[in-house]
Amino acid sequence: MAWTNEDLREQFAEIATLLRLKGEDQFRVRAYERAADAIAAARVDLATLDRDELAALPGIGKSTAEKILEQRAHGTIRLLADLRAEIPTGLIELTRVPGLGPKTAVQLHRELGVDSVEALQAALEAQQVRELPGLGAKTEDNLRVAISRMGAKDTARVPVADALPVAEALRAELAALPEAVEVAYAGSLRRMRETVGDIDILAASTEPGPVMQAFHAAPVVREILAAGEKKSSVLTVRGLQADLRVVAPEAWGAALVYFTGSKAHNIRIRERAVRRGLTLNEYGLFQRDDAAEDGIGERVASRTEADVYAALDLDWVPAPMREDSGEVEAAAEGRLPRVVTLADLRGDLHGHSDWSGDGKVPLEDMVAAAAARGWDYWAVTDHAEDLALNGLSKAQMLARRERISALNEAVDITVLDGAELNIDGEGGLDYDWDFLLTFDWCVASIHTLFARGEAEQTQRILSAMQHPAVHAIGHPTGRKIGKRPGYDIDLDAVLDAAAETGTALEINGSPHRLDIAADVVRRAVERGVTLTIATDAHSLGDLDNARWGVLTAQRGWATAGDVLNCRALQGLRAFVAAKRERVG
DNA sequence: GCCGTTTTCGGCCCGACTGTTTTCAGTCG
Repeated sequence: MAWTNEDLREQFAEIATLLRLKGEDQFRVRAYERAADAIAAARVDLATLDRDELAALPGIGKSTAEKILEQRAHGTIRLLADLRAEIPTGLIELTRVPGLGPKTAVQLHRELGVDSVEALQAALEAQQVRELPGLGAKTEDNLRVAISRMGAKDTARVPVADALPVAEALRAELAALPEAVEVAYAGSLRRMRETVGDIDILAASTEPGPVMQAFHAAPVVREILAAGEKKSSVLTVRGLQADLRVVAPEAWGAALVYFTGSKAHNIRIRERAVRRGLTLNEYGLFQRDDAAEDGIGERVASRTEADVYAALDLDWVPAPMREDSGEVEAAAEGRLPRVVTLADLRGDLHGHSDWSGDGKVPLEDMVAAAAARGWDYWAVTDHAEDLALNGLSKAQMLARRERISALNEAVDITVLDGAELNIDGEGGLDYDWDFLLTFDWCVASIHTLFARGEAEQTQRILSAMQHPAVHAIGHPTGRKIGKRPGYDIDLDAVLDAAAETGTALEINGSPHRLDIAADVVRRAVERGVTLTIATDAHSLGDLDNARWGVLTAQRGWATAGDVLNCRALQGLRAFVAAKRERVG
């Protein structure tokens, strides 16, 4: 039976949910949740591990290892089957209503026979819910609103590209206040996850009141969901929830750690604190003091993130790496890789001018903007002839080449004469073989025939990589976050071929793409594949995509050494020459 | 159920907000 880590993760998560509904010991429930997280974080196929190897994974012990083997042998886990038979399936559905947790779901089922969202709606109409102990009329109202929102799909995660402008608007609004000492967005947005469930804004101030008020009054805010002295939740224009926390300036670092997460990372470092006789919360790292009423003693660290990590004998962990996928152990042992930063980039290797149909800005202006960023080189990779709408004919490319030569005499940055080639259905490319060799730099991408099967699709890319002028594969999986999945390709085969042929794989920094994704970056790094961080700029503002590309590279643990455009021009030219040697 | 720089037994991350309460449980992140 073919099954994946994801299948396993779902089954353990369901066990945890059902055990919680059953009223099982919370620590046992959490152990199953952590097992599910551990499975999600595993970067090996668990089907290939034996009992001891499974039990050696953090968060997975003897019992969970047995259940994984059980699943492998029989396709099911007995415990899960028993729980499914015992707990009404409707209860899980009920707990998906925001504000309705396991305790209330069980109570509703036991007292009123409610076993579905529909049944709950009927009970709300009949005003039966307010008769139960601990529940009232206000709770009925809240549940009604929550259910109507579920129907409107307001609660779905949104692509990071859609959340970023809202977060930036809120951040700017608050940062302009004289009362705000620091303002930043944290959470999954700061970690550069591909989709976000909400926006977390953090502010440091000695006067939270005006900051809260400004948050509630921000133009992007539609509705206030909860409002306290230190914490508020609002609904913004996109149906996206935003939370603001205001802390004292001296707590900034601890608060930033806390609100950046991930939850699993936070739990990891808090446990580390506990083992050292410390306690960590959003206000700081404190000594434990059993004599004190709240058990909290002297403050050890809190001003900056680095202070907090250092006090736990950890190297500071870049936010995108905080997913409990080995970074805490690495930080403890001083072997956290020094991941690539924006300052390491020496140039950009994928961008368009208005020579191609979809570029919006003249070549000269794009070059000036690239130079203004301090880059040493910028490759203009206008579309080639096969892309009928946007592409340049050979004659047009030659004309552009003259422009580039003249420009290179005049400007303080090296403009690379490049092209974005189109990989056709059979893996063929634009122009003729020899003409391709006259470019400084070529990136080859798939733009059509997304529906082909995995074998064919993979072969298209592998064929393109065989050409000595194909230096990188652009947006290698073709996905658009929240809009379409990537085409079917055998990523292992593509990674192996990239390493073998000396072809780079692009990390496309467009927040709509982030392609290759961070988990693929990490696999690429482990195999020694060379990467590029590319903006795919079609306008001046798109040059900022470098930032999202860098954060995605950080999520994949890539160092400057893994990234081709962190090399000086000479190193880039050597890579191009080596490709020609290797497959030419 | 997991795990160990106090521990192989006895702990297990921590706090804000809401709604229902007269001090707290449930939910969320």
